[in-house]
Amino acid sequence: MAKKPSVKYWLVKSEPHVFSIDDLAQAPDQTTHWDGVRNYQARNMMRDEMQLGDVVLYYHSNTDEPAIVGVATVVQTGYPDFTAWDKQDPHYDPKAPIDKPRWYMVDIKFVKKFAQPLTLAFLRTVSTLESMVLLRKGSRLSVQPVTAQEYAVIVKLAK
DNA sequence: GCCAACGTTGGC
DNA sequence: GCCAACGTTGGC
Repeated sequence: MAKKPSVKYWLVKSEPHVFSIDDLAQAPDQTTHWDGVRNYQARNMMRDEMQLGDVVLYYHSNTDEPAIVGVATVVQTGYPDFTAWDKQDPHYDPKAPIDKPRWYMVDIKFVKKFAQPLTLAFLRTVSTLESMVLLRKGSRLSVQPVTAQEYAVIVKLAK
């Protein structure tokens, strides 16, 4: 019998005025490439660890009410982020070699939007989530791992 | 708008 | 390899 690959859980941040969960829901095929990540830790996770079917929590940052607002899923594993080579792109990286991709991205697809967003302020009150990467002081990673336990708690709170 | 925390750059 | 300076993130 084939071993069932275990699903991993992640959280991605997006500024809603740039690309919100509603934008994702309205995108063609409700899918987008998660371009523009220019941080090595985040890149490594997208390039090396995110697998098809992995579950992604969608977080709105830099807004009046920072919150986890819904769920997406990985529909394409890591591949070169071509926007790094595009001079017109805000995330253009002049040091990214043409023949050797420096930055990677995955494709994610909309799954659902929470009826009630789980605000950062609220999440901080949940004792079972206190070690979540998102809630750690100074945590700025735009792609973060989430444990299965944390995910279970969040889904329960969001319904 | 402020500012703490963090990552990156580059001189030495 | 150290570390100061700088730029960015992102909550408040």
